[in-house]
Amino acid sequence: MTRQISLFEMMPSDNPSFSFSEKLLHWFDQFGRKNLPWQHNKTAYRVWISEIMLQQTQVTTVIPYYERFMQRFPDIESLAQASVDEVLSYWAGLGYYARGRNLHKAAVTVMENFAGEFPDKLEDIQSLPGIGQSTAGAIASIALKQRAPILDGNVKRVLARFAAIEGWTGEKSVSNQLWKLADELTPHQRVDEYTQAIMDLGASLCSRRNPDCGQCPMQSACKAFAQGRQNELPTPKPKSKNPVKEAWILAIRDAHGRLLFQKRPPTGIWGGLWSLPQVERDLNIAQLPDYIASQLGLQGQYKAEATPFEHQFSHFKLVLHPILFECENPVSEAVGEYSLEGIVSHEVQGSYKIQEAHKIQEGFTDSQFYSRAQWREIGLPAPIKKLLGSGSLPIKEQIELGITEDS
DNA sequence: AAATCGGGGCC
DNA sequence: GGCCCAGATTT
Repeated sequence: MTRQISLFEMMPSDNPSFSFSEKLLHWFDQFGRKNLPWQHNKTAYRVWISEIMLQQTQVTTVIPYYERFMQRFPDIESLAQASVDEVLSYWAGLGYYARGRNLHKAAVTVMENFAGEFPDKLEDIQSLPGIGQSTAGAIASIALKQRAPILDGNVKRVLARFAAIEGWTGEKSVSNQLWKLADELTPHQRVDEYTQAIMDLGASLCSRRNPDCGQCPMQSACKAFAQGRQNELPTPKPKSKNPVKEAWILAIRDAHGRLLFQKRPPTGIWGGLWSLPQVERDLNIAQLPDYIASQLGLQGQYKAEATPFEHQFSHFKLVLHPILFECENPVSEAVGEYSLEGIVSHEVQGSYKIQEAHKIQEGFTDSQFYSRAQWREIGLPAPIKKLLGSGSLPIKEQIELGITEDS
């Protein structure tokens, strides 16, 4: 036995005659946070500082910083008169120090251009360093109770879902739609609480992943929810089709003209194959000899650099910059039939072994000098084979790479 | 390892 | 005005 529930009896969240802001504010009345330090005595100055701090840090982290900052700099004038260094010392630990610097700069600007009064026109607020459209909207609405929209990351997510707006929010057209919607939904009444509420909703229930739609006051009006697409919206940033990774690829030649090969870790790129030593490109070329010494235990001398070549993987492009090094023969000694852990051993003329005092890099499973005849027999990745095997590689500086004959 | 974020800066 | 970055956290 069911009976029709009248609109009058329905919760605002389910009642289609309630607007977006009414539903949101009703939720905020029950669940919103109203006792954070910057929610008392809401002046433009206090809200401004809190908004800048909150741009980069979570509420719980911000609170103690905010309180210390406010004790030392209770108003714009004290902030403007302090040195940048002192302001930064109160910012230390929050990160993004450019924003701390902007804070000070803006305070000075307010003293000079606005007679020490924080501006109350949206465009003036937005003209201050470190304050863009969204932060200006937050200050104007929360502190000055002016009807002004905001569009921070949380609000973008709420609105993209609510209206099922397609496309990455970083695209201008999408951002324009969101700003327009943000503006349309912003109420004339209780705009301060509304701004707080929509940010809170995005920060809590309407989270990036697995939003808690069951508790959400907008559920009945949310387009993404109706379509079951709350996990797909907002559309993620299109991942750059071909991330490029660059690395040095080292041809380390010993006195016999052999090259150093390493057996790569079993997983990952070229898993388990022999290849030339590869070094991340964030080391500069001058650091390579030290790197070779510490990682491989070899004294290498730079000889030449070859033209970089590319290899396309399914998910990224690898650009390898070949460098030719020459090294002394590693110190060798006869050790009978035993080898020691971490030290490469290999047979020489069948009867005894020598240790070569070069090391195996972390993660790699073996490391050997091979002559051309030898490396032709082992499993090399095709691009490496191509690099070594043909004389066709365009070589800078006139020195051929690893194209020495057997020795 | 990659996505994210709001504003700045550069052309 | 459009594009990309700096600088840090989150996932």
